[in-house]
Amino acid sequence: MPDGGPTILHADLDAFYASVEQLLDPALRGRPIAVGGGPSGGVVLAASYEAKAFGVQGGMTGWRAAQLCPELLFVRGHFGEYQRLGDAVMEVLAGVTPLVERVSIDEAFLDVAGSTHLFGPPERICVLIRGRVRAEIGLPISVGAARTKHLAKIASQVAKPDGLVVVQPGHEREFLDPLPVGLIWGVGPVHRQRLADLGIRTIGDLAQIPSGALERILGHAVGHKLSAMARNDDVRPVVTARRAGSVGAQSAFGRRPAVAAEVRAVLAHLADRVSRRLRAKGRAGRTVTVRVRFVGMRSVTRSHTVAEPVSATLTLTEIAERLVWSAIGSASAATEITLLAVAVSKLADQRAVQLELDLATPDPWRAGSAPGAARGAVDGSMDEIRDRFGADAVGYLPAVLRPAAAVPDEFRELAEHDV
DNA sequence: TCTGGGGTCCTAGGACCC
DNA sequence: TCTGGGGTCCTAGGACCC
Repeated sequence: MPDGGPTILHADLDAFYASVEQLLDPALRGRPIAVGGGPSGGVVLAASYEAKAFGVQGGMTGWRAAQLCPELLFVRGHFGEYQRLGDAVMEVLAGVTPLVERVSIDEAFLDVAGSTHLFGPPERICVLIRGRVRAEIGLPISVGAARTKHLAKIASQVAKPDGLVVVQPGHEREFLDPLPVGLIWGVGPVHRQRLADLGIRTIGDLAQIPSGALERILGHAVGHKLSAMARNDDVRPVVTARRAGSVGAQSAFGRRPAVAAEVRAVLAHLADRVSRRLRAKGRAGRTVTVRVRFVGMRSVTRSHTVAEPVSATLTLTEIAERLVWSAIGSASAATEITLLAVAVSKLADQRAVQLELDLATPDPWRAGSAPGAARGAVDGSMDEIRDRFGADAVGYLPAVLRPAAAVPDEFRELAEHDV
C-alpha cells in the first residue's frame, strides 16, 4: 500500500452538461432539466440534480424521463461551451500540479504529493480547487482525496454533489466497508447482480471473500482486481498523457432494411470521420472492426487485420463494407439493422507507413491501400479544403445520401480521446 | 415511443510456430 | 495406435466507463 498522505485527488464536475446550462441561463437554476432528448424520444445526455431527484438519468430515453418527471425541461446542448469550460477547469487543476490525468471532458486525477510545500496539505488543496472552480468558472465540482486513485474516485462519488471527502490513511477500511460494491470501478450491473446473488452487497462483504473464490465467480482479472481494490491495494500512477488505442465512429439510425446503397453511404460517412481523425494526427491502423446492431439490440462484430496500416477513407470504406455483409450473413435480403459502427485499432504512426502506401497492391483486403498514393493524395486535398472552408465543403457523398446527424458533431468531439 | 457515441479491458478458442 | 508444451497473433463477444 502506498505510503504518505492522501495525495491522490479525483476532481469530478457535478452533472456537468446540466450545470453548464444552468450557468448559462439563470432561469434554469433550481429546476429539473435534461440536456438532449425530448418528451417524445431521443436520449437524455445529462440531468440536473433537481431532475435526478425524480430518477432521471443520463442514457435514458426522453419519453421515459418525461414520465418520471412531468415538469422536466428539455434543453438543447451548448457543446462548444462544454469543451471551453471543461478546458478552463483543467487549467485550474494544472495550476496546482503538472501531474493531471484527464479522464474525460469533466473529470481528472491529480497527484499533489509535490505540491504540498506550496499549497499546504491535500485537504487545503481540495478546498482551493473547489473554491477556484466555483469562483472563476461558476461550476460545482466534487473532489475526493486518498492514497490511491481508486479510493480517491470512490471518495469523489461519495462527496457528490458539490462536496469534498478526504480519506485519511489508516481509515480506509472503515470508509470503504459500508459502501455498496457498485461504487467500485469496474463493477457494473452484471457483476453487481452476480455478487448480490451470493449475498455480497458492500465492499466490506467483498473484502471477506478469498481472492481465489472471487476469481472463480467473476473471472481471473476482475476477481483479482476487485480483491486488490477491496484491500485498498492499488498502485496505478497518475499518467499525464495517454494516446487512444483505437478510433471509431458509429451511427444509430432507427430501423432500416440493410440495402446496399444505404449501407455504403453510412459506412462511407463513418469511415470518413475515422480516417480524417487518423490523418490529422499522422496515424493509421491495421485492424478494422465493424459492428452491426439488429432489431432487438443483438449486435455482431467482424474484424479484419491487414498487413500494413491503413488510413485512406476509400480503403477503410471498402474493408468495412465487406465486413458488414459478412456480419449480416445470409439472412434475408431485407434484414433490418439499427446501427453501424466502424473502428480502427492497432495504430501506428503514418510516416512509417507512407512508403508502404505508395507500393500498395490494388487489393485492399490484402494490403494497405489501392492505389495507395492516389488515395492518400485525394484524402490530403479534401482534408485541406475542409480545414479552410469547413467540414461540409467537400465530401465523398452527395448531400442527399449523407445520413441526417442524430447527434451534432460537436457532441461527438466531446467524447473523442487523443489519437 | 425502446435504448447515443466515444472509448478500455478481458476471455476464450483457434491458427500457427518452434 | 499417438504425441508435449509454450508463445504469439487473430477474432468474436461481452462488461464496463464517461
